[in-house]
Amino acid sequence: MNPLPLSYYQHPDVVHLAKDLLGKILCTQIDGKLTTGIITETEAYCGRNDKACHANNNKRTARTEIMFQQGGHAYVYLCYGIHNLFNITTNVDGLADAILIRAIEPFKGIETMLDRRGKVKPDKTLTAGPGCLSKALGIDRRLYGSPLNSPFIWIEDSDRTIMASEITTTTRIGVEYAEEDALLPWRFYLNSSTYVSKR
DNA sequence: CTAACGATTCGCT
DNA sequence: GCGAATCGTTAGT
Repeated sequence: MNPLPLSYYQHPDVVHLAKDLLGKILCTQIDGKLTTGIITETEAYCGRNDKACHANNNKRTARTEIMFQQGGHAYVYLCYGIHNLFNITTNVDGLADAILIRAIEPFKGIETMLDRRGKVKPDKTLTAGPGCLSKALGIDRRLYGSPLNSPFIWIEDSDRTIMASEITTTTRIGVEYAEEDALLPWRFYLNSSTYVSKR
């Protein structure tokens, strides 16, 4: 276990971090089982001036509270009453930014992921999609607020260097309600990966 | 207390 | 392509 330092998440530009996280390794150890995957798709959400963000306009509620703490924590919430969506909080204390992880490419613990997902073969349906990857990695709301250097969930750097030309930049998914902010180019994915969610 | 609504996924057509 | 599933969060009565 060699987690990124928590200082990494204090960066003031959530859009920069959303891109920088591509290629890094998301790791969990839940129920004693290690599962890891390469981050292939992310979306940035900003707590100020972004109608798609739960904490927009500095809206502070029990659910969004963790986003207002200093960056480097897990923000996990239930979507549609069914899916646990995993986000990484960023920025300094008081500024509520977060990055939604939308897809990973399975790396270690693939048997465990298949088991959790009720599948027999690893293909993109295993971990492409925010609800899918959470289920595969065993992430649920019990991890809400966990620091990203905990023994249960963390992110590691990789040797791989990601070139700007390897990244596709586009609009976020499922945020039509955000009106003009739905047009912000704040979704990023590795264009070489098959593990990317639909559009 | 009540009601409306999702940062989605899956199965069926 | 379409619609159901399913429940915590939120805002309003």
